[in-house]
Amino acid sequence: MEKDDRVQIGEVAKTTGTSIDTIRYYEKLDLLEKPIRSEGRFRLYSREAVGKLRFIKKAQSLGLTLKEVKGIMQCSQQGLKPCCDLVRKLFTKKIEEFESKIKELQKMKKDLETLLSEWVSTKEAKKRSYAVCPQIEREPKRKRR
Amino acid sequence: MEKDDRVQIGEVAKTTGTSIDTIRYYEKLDLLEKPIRSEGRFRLYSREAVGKLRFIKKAQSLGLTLKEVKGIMQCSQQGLKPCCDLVRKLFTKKIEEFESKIKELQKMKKDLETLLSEWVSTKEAKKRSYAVCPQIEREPKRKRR
DNA sequence: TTACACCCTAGAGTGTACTCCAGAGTCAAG
DNA sequence: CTTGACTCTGGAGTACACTCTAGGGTGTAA
Repeated sequence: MEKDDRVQIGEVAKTTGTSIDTIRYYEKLDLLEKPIRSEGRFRLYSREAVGKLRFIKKAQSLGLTLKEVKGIMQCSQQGLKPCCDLVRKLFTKKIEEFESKIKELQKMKKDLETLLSEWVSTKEAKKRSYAVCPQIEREPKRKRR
Repeated sequence: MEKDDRVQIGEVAKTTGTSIDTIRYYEKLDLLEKPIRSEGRFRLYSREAVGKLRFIKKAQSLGLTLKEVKGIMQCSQQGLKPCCDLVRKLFTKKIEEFESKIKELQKMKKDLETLLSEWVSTKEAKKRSYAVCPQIEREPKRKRR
């Protein structure tokens, strides 16, 4: 929190593996608060800001959107409890999504492997190339005009 | 494969839950081959085309990009074996990605829950709001000018 | 024949998340 | 005092995957 702890944007970029442009972009989106400036209008970041940036990157790598991250950060100002509830809700949702995706992927992989071994032995290909895809029926999304 | 099997784009849209615009968009990207047309230049789709569209949607829902899907489809023309190899490679990659994401998510969820219970009992909040985020160090991505 | 649902094209617009650029200022070393 | 690395702003460009619009044609039932 001291003045001397503060670092320029290039330094932040280097230590976090984020580009300078991205950092400024996050500032524009109000994901990172405007840092104090040097005499010459250079941005000077606190250690905390660097932590926040790391948090954003982490959350993002786990599949959260910047919008969701912003929600979490705003919520964290309302206190920890609501924030944790939100994060847990989001994460639980993501985990469920991922788990069902994994299940589907694994099923398709198995199907594919079965298919492949069948074909290798029978050599009657082509016709069933898209049989991999289970036929799902869904409701239409959209009415036109 | 008969003429009478063929359906208009609206029908395809309805039965697959895809918008008409999206179907035309896929055609533009060469994901769906150009269907034959009626006298009045209306697109007429075969059952096979509908199957391909379903395949695209399925693959997409599993996290493949349209580019990857296109790759698979092109590859399928080279024969089944290379196609299956490609699909398996892609899927294996995705599965790995998802699995590591799930692990991270679950870890973060657990951390959060621990954190939350600590806080609920101690009430000393704020200061550690971003402690959830493990500190990772990475190489910089970019050199400027 | 006219109403209405359906279809056509080309091209513009949207949202997300950056990424790049021009032109100019800052600052420490030589 | 100049050089070179670093930073600034505003705005344009990119990639992905759609989504919408305008202006017009098609096809069938009343």
